[in-house]
Amino acid sequence: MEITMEKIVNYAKSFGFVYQGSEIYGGLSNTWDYGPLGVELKNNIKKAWWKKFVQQSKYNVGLDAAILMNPETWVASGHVGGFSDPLMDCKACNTRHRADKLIEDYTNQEVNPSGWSNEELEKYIKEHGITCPNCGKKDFTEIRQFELMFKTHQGVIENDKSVVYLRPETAQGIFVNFKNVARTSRKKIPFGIGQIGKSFRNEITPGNFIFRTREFEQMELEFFCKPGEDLEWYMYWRDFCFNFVKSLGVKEEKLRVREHSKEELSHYSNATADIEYLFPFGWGELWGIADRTDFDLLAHSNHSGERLDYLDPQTNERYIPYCIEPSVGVERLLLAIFTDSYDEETLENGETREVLHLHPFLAPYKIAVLPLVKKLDEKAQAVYDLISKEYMTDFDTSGNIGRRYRRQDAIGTPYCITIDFDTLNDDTVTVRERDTMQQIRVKINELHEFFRDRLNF
RNA sequence: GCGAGCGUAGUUUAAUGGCAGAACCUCAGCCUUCCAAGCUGACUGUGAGGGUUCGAUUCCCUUCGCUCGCUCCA
Repeated sequence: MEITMEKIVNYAKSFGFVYQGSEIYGGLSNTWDYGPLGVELKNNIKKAWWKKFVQQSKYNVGLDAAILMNPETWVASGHVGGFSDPLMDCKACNTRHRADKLIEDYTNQEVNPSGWSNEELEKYIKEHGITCPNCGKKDFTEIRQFELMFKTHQGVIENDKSVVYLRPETAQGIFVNFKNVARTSRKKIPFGIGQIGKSFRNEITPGNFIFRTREFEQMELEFFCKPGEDLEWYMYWRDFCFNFVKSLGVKEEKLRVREHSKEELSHYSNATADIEYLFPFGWGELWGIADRTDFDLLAHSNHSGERLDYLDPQTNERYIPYCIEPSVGVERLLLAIFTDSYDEETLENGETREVLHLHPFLAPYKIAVLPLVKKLDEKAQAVYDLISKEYMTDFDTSGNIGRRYRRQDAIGTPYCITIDFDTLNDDTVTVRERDTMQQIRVKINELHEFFRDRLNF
């Protein structure tokens, strides 16, 4: 059986996990809405992350910073000014090139055009007759600047002073709060600040369903440690993240860790690794773990004039902490988990069933309550009322029981409770397990105890 | 953004310059005492807008969306 992206997209849509955004208006490019099951799955993924990275971590605390930030933030981080590439298209062969790269390559790096205006770049290319490296012609469009941040205006008056940006990463909200959190949480180095939130990037080429979207949700930890101890912590969190993904049930053979080579490293990073998943379209980055050194705190310290260093209470040393950043996109993780969980099983009787082998903690519905026949609705309703206080529970009476089991298999529900005529006499129910298809008889008043450990994470 | 291809029900698909048909899914009813049974019925479609035409889902234009390639992903 081959799992294609097309199949995953259809599956996600037909069961109410992910719909195309604004569909009745013909859609809006690259936007996706999460349906009744999708929102549960997504929330559960975030819950799992928060549990392991914040709740159960002695090092880390949480934060929820604003999406809109003082524009100076983006000057300090380099997002304004530094990362908008001057691009021009070759009209002859329809390829796109960076104007500054063309000049660098043409002159064998002898001319450094960084900091040039577009006019200067264009003039140089024209005067020196630089040709398209792909087809050799000299038929370029004008330079167009691609703004990678979404821009809007704060307040009702639109002018240059009212411009604000939607954050392109959640990390900066953490860095600007470093002092606040360090003081109020009374944390000592090493400690981390975790955050889950939306970010926005005007990617030129989004795509592959929810893998790369312009609006996305990040789960980021910024972990601050002493310079010199950074590589140790980098490896610690890299392995921690990898084990976390595995613990969510993602198959190990579909996962790999790829360390970046020296040439590939960003200018501020000592070490970077990607945890990648083998999607139907190939290997894709799931999780980036980077040793960002003191780059961010130093940049904000310089730009804001605030001291963002740390006074070690034991040694009285003063230093700007180094930062390890594990950053993962919720939607990507969801896509990997969703794809990885999907299976078409052939049963002993030769029939096939579609089943999502989701980790019970991630499943949208934990339990489905199913009366064997409709006459048992009333008793089933009472069981539903009891269970749904604790867990997301589905209630289904339509069609025969086998059909309803299959429907729950297809959406990843780990347990079904069936109410039969014996239930009326002895208050026991059948609990049917998705993965094993085993049936266990359980007393109604022992159900909560029965599920407690099985549905935890 | 550029180039190429593609848009028929929720899904998979059939057909046509002249009534858009089916299967699965969904829903309702009957039946049904533990793994997609059966019967009856219902809902739902030519992405949107414009043009040509007596008549357009079909031909043309625009637009929106999807796929692939190029450039980008701090």
